[in-house]
Amino acid sequence: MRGRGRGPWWQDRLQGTGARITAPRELIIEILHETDDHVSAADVYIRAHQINPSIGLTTVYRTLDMLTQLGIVQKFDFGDGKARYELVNNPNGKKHHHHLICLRCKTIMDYSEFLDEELEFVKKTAGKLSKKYNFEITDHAISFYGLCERCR
Amino acid sequence: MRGRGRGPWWQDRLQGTGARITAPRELIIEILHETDDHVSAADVYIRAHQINPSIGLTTVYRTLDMLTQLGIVQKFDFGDGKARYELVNNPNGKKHHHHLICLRCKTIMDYSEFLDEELEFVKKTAGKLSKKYNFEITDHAISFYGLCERCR
DNA sequence: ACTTATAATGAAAATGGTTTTCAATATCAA
DNA sequence: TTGATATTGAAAACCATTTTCATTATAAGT
Ligand SMILES: [Mn+2]
Ligand SMILES: [Mn+2]
Ligand SMILES: [Zn+2]
Ligand SMILES: [Zn+2]
Repeated sequence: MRGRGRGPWWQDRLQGTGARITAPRELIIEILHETDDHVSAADVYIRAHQINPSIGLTTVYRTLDMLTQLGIVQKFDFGDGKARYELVNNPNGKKHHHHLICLRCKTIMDYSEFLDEELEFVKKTAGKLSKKYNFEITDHAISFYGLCERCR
Repeated sequence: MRGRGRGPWWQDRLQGTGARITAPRELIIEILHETDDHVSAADVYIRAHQINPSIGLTTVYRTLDMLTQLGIVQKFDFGDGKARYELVNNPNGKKHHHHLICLRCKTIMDYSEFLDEELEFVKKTAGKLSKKYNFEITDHAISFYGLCERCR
């Protein structure tokens, strides 16, 4: 059923690129799995460090980068000075969604309602844009900014 | 016709908040006017410095921040490690638009076609979201990612 | 015009997230 | 089991941005 893998879904993805399965990588992915908010590298480091104190912040950065490269993780900048990461589109992971960002307290909320309307709009617009600008569109992001319930 | 202003449009906006009209601020706004791409603080500083070498980078940052606060400038992060700025919605300035971002060469293109479809979609979605999450939506951003003509 | 309170400025130093370096270690194909 | 080499963690470097603080410029009031 699985290609060459003898482990979870993500191990195949790593090995496919020649990357090795290591304890730090396993732990970091596990941590990403367990959280469902938008964590910074430091967030991940703190949690990883509690479980395995030998892990270094550098490795967290490197692993998050690699996972971003592979498309397993998505990297965001919400304007608070540090990058934030989140697992995407995997078994257990979140599905395609967008963000509601509070300009005052910087809270980030996911929403995935109304994807049917979105799909229609995005497909139409992406099609026109890629034709007009000869641009190959592979992804998109939609964000709404404003004031959350507590800040308004 | 103009409120209290005896200068260009933006001077009224500044004075309205109690801010003073200064040479550095005039120059920085002029530079933003003259460019039509997405400049970093350092970009602005270099150009400003050529005209008036006494200007400091700190002032460029402070002025861009202030203009962002006032909504005269929009601040972006396209993932290359430095913030980028662009004049918005002013006489001479660009109108509302969105971005096409090349994941390989990091080129950023503006597009403002198809705003009618967008308006319809955004209005509908924003309405539903603000009701459902009790979130006051004041702005939005739509970005498409992929490969530009030269990189595909 | 002159005065004056204070907003704004620039240089330098500090900050803080991220990246680089490098010697030690762990992984995995053979 | 071995060995080539990918990966690791600590420390240092990097670099965009912010803070500090003494000096200067603005504009309101006279
Ligand atoms: Mn999210
Ligand atoms: Mn733009
Ligand atoms: Zn809020
Ligand atoms: Zn490109």
